[in-house]
Amino acid sequence: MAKVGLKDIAAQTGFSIATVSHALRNPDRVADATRKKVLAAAEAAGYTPNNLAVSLRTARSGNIVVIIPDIADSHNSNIIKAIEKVARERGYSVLLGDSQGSEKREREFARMARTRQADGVILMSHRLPFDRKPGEPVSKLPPIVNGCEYTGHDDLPQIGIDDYQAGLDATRHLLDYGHRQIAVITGDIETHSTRERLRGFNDAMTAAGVTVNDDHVIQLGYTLEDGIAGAQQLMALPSRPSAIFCFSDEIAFGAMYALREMGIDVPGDVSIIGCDNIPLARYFSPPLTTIAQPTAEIGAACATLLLDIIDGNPPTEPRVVVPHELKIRESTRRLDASAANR
Amino acid sequence: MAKVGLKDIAAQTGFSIATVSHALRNPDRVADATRKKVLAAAEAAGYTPNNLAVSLRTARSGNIVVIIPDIADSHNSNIIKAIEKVARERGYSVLLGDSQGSEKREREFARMARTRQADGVILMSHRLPFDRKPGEPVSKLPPIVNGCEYTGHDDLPQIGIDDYQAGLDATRHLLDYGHRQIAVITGDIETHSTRERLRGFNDAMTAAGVTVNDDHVIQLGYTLEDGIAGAQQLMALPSRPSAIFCFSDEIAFGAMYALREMGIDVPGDVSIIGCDNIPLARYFSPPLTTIAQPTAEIGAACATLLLDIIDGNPPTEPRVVVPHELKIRESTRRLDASAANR
DNA sequence: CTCCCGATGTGAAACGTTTAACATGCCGCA
DNA sequence: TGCGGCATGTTAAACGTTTCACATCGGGAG
Repeated sequence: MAKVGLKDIAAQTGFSIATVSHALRNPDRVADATRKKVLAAAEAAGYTPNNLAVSLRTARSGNIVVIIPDIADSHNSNIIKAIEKVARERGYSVLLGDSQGSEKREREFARMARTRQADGVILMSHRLPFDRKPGEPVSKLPPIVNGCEYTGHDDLPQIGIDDYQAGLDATRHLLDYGHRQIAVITGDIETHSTRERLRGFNDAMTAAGVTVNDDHVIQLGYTLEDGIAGAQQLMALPSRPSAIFCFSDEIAFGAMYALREMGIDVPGDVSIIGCDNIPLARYFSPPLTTIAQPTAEIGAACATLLLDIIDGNPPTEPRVVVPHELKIRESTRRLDASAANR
Repeated sequence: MAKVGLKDIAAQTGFSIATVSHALRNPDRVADATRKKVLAAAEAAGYTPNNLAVSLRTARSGNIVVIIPDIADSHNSNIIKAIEKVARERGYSVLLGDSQGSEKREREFARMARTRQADGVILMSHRLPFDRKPGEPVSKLPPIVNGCEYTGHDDLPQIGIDDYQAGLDATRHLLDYGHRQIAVITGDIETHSTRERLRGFNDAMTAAGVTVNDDHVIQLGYTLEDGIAGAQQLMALPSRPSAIFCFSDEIAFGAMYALREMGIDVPGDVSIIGCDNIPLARYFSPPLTTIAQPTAEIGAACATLLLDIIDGNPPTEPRVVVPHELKIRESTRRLDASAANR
């Protein structure tokens, strides 16, 4: 299979390159008979356009790159899946960038937009992956949307849940269930989402008239291992919490594992609530109470927004808030008198 | 930030385009002073090469596409992560193709190799995503390697564990533990890996002198939901198995969930063994006994092999077998007399 | 019979690089 | 003095398309 180009099929049919190109791309521009002949020849020769050349000429690559901290996290991969679906429907492919949280790698991936290998960027991180001169308008940047996080640039389109409200809701659920000694294991405190959830937590607590114990807020990362470490730390405390609000389901899984290892029952002794509602959450043992994030909606919105920007239709409203939902399952339990006195 | 090209920085420095190109790419080709000037100008102007043009000229896109049935499966996403790492080290980016098991989409992704948007394909599926004329040598196909699966084309490079041996090992473990009523919930029976594992299962059973109950082999898919359905089916049987060999950890999680819902204890009443050893396996409740697949090694081998092929160094030995390992945890238990009589 | 217009086809520039081939000037060596 | 050769720089072709501007032709309107 030697590479066959427009030139070859032009030679075969006797038409010019221009005509062949028109026949293929712009059917009305050419007589019916011509088009048929060209199509037939192209088919027979197994012609496939060289998309690089097309992209070079048209200044459109047909790729978007999504920069995500960890693709192995199923919350993230579900978002990617949704992005991929929308992108594909609109004729784009997605270039995957797993940055492992490294800013350097985020920037490497973002360069693809500069080098025209990609037409835009979906960023699932809290920092802009390129330098922006103060006052530089967003229109000068490569097309970009910011998913689930916040970079501090208000004019960038963003998609995500209302993290403050999510923090509020999760905490209220625990308060409703009678808990007062409530701990949190946060995600990366650098991120806006974490800070907002934490703010929600604090506000809910003070609104309920309970002061939060400083030892009860553990700032680690979003991983399962962080959940283990956090739970261990918490349970070593003189004043053990009766409930833990974990800022991701992974953290919650880790915490539940650690508690189980310590012989502490969930939810008998300690209630656990997570965040994300990854697919496994409802099948865990015990099924995890959590704040559900609509990953499909988030991914679809990210992709739609970005492609609209690329197409020259910037959104009127940069911030899209998608709804979250408290899923009450079995990892949280109403605190009864006996447990309260532990 | 208007796009600045070689031309612009040539104009600025007074050198020709060719010299600028050389200064950037081929430092020895040019006087020291010249290079410094060019570099400085490029830096100042914020020059970034247009990789499309580079690719077009050099006939090398710097992308590889990986076609995978489901990126949200953490076994898969860990492999992707490893691929991505190696690819990046060697100057390639990975284009992600989540095919959702659809052959049509597999083919769409594979076309990228034909249209020169990608230099090669890593295929995690059991069918070739393009037509191959009988007798057509593998060298005529786009560079491709086949991970974890088998397409029926012996000359394609393949990477994976020895699935037959894995089936054997898992089954023997159960037999060792005294189980005789052993069931399996397979993955997609269309796939070579599933068939090989099943063959291993059957051989281990007959070698131990136990005949397998036909009702005990349930053929479904690789997902958690399939595990639920399979377990329900199995437990409705008059002759309940005392152990289930699940062909993926997801299946195992589903099965454990279903059993728990039915009030059946794992491993007290039924032992469960999975396959893959996804990160969560050891943290599940109970921690899952499983066959570990070295995802990092698989991914790295896939990427290395493919890039070698692209670089013109086809492997001498097309099949790479990576080692699997039985991880004994708490979801399997030795069958004692009382349980045997259930 | 002219003129104009629409339908159809073509030539050539352009996209931004890389690179083969050639030009220039200088140095050292015989 | 003359010449080969090295160091440095340049010209221009090529990669495979798209697309603007123009050429040609035939036919209908006047």
